[in-house]
Amino acid sequence: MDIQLKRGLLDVCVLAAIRNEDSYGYKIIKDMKPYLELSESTLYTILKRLETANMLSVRTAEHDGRLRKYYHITGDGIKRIEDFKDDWKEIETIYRFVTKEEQEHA
Amino acid sequence: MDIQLKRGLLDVCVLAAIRNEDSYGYKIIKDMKPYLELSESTLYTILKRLETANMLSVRTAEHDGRLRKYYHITGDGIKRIEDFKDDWKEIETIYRFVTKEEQEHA
DNA sequence: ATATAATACATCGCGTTACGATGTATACCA
DNA sequence: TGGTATACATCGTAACGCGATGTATTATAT
Repeated sequence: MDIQLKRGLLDVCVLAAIRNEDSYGYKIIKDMKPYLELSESTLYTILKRLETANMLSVRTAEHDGRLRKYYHITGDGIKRIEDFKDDWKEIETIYRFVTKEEQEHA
Repeated sequence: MDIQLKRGLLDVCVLAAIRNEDSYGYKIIKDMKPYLELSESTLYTILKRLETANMLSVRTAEHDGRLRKYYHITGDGIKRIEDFKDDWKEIETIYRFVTKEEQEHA
């Protein structure tokens, strides 16, 4: 997948990965893998950005004797996904523009 | 539209704007406007990038006493659009992942 | 027992990119 | 005379993905 295209999907995809239940870094990467692969450095950058933007909240909890940071989606995070749905309509129009073949002249 | 999303569509949209007939800067912006708005500084950056990547070729011609640069799509440019079509299948899968609602438990 | 892989989080630096600001020059219209 | 549209171009800035690298614990294989 083209890297610029990927950029537009990453944030929203991470939010989708924690939408139904709180999750943590390593699990998010594994859950997203079938859809979009991303490195750890990329994910942690994104998580920090989304936290700063109040699209998710963080809670640290112990698991098997070591700490994990669990991420929880907020109202703003949900809204981010809804905004993406609005963008989607425009994207589909653009897709049709890009892929439409030249029509025959008569 | 989210700016990151736009980034993934701009190049391919510019190529689509010159696909059926050669065009020039100002006209490309106007033709793209219904789909994706972009500034002149952005467009000329993109045109230069696509030229460097051999996705289009340039020809200067006089029009009403002043010079215009006409852009023509190349085989590599066509291929770029075809690659986008392939990416589209992945994008649709991601869209479904992002927008699917949590199913009821029982 | 010991090495390797998996889990888990984090930072730094680099290259790519969109875009506002700005500049130059001509044509057209009020 | 001045404003608007046409037409192309460059510079600086900020955002972002990601490879490289680091730290630390747990599980698995040799």
